[in-house]
Amino acid sequence: MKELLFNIGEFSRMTGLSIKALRLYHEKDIMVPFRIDEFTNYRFYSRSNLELARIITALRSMDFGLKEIKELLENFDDDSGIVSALEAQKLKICHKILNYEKILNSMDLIILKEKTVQNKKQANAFQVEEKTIEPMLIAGLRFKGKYKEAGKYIGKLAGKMSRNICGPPFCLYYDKEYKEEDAEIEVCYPVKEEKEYPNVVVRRLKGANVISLIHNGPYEQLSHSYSKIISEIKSRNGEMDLPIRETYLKGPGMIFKGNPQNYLTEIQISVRESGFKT
Amino acid sequence: MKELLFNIGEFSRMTGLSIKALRLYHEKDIMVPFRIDEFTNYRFYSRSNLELARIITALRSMDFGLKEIKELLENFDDDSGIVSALEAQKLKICHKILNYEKILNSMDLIILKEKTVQNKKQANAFQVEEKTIEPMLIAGLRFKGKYKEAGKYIGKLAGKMSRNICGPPFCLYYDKEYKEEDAEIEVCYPVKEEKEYPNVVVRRLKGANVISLIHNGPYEQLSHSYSKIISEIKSRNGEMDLPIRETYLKGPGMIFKGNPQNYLTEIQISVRESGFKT
DNA sequence: TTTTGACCCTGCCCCAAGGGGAGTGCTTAT
DNA sequence: ATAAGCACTCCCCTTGGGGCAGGGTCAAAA
Repeated sequence: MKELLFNIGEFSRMTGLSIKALRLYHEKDIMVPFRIDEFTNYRFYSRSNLELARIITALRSMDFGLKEIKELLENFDDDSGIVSALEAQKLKICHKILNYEKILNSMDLIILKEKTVQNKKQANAFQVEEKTIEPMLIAGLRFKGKYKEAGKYIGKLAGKMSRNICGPPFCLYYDKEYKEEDAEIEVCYPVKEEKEYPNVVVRRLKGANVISLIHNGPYEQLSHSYSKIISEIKSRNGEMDLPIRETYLKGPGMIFKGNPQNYLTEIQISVRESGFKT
Repeated sequence: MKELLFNIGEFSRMTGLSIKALRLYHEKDIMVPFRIDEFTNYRFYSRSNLELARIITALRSMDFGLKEIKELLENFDDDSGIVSALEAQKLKICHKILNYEKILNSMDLIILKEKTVQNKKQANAFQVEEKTIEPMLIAGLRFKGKYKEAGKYIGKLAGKMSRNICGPPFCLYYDKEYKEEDAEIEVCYPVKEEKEYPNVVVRRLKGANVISLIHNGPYEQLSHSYSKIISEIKSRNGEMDLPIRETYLKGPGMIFKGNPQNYLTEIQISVRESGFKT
């Protein structure tokens, strides 16, 4: 009989388990001290407790609950027996990881969106500007209806694309004139990869030479910016081309609706080179 | 003033939040119902509560705590403000994912080990057997000492290699005779990739033609199996070659020590073709 | 021998985010 | 009249301990 016993403080230091934890394990019958003094109730741990503590630590580090650990300890004394428990645990953890990765993706989406807004805001101080838009891969959802419905469709689209999205959403307007009803609208998201989605067309949108203006304020006041940009194009003798692009740099956020006074919308109108002077 | 109010049951169904959760949010001042009946204490929720509930749900889905959510709600009303909070949260989640991935790795290690043991056990029924070992990439740690010390070094090595390991550990014995002290021993793990580790040699171990026997039982009884295999080699007129390989198919597990009666150790002794008959 | 500081005991309350249930009150439909 | 259905408050439970209070114990120093 080995007489080498340790009191709870020593044992705690040896195993790295807190005194509280040791008492809890005792209370839950997971690790009962080798000897308990009947008068003082002091706990004394032995070498076999040390081995047991190692096992418990190992199982805890794999995120097993105390109840599960207790069962494992009661039923098995060999690694081969716990393989199925390990596989079940693996599954659980995989699910958790997947879930966390989904969270990361949606957070990235929001962060990306806000960062691009920041950049845009600094780069362009709400002036009419001429620029070239590179071609990009987009996912588009086309419908005929009112302008106000676009938001709804953007939400739908965002839900489907989620982790594939790589920029702010925009609309393409295929009508020459303002149409209260039955406007030809395509809501789009730039995407990273060319995947298939039901009811969504993923395609390459060609680049263009555009006149752009960032509108700051609620959507109801977009017409102000439209007149500004169109009169500018007229004054430069430019010829407008369809579709008109409206990029929602900052609208209602994914989380907060935000203040419409801070919404930013970039209007981009293609112009043909002919007769255009800077 | 919109008079459209919902009682807690309706609101719960509309938002997907449980009644318990709604009461909790009220208690914690995170979402206070639009109106509370002074006599019945019934809670009545409005449309703005609906919007708030959407925000809370979004934040909860990103694993924010209620306390954090409360602060965010008090301080911000726009996505741009919470970007830094999101980034902090991202960090936390990344840590969790990394941790879980570490857990998965160590679990895989154990599972892999037990599975290979199962296979070995079925394939070979503790008979002397001739076979060819393929060359493999190994990480080796060489030392001079007693046989019993090998376990310690294997533990060390396993700690360093961890996720790179792809099979059970083994020892290479470079001595012609049994040596109580100062034996030339190399403890090894087969590895997946050729990486650099301090004090460890990663190299390709060449294949060999060996006579093998799986020993079942504690290490102290290995000598029985050694005499069995060696007499077999003698009877076949084989000529032994160094180093001798001892693979610890099943020893003390990563978690449980297990029963030494169930330990499995494969002894492999290279033989030269000369004068060898089956 | 006594004291002192370190150590140990039990018991109680706390954390997060609710779940479950008991006991009670309020309408309303049958 | 009564039963169903919904609402309310209050209390206990979960995990894996942390922190503290009040009191008992141990071993070495004065």
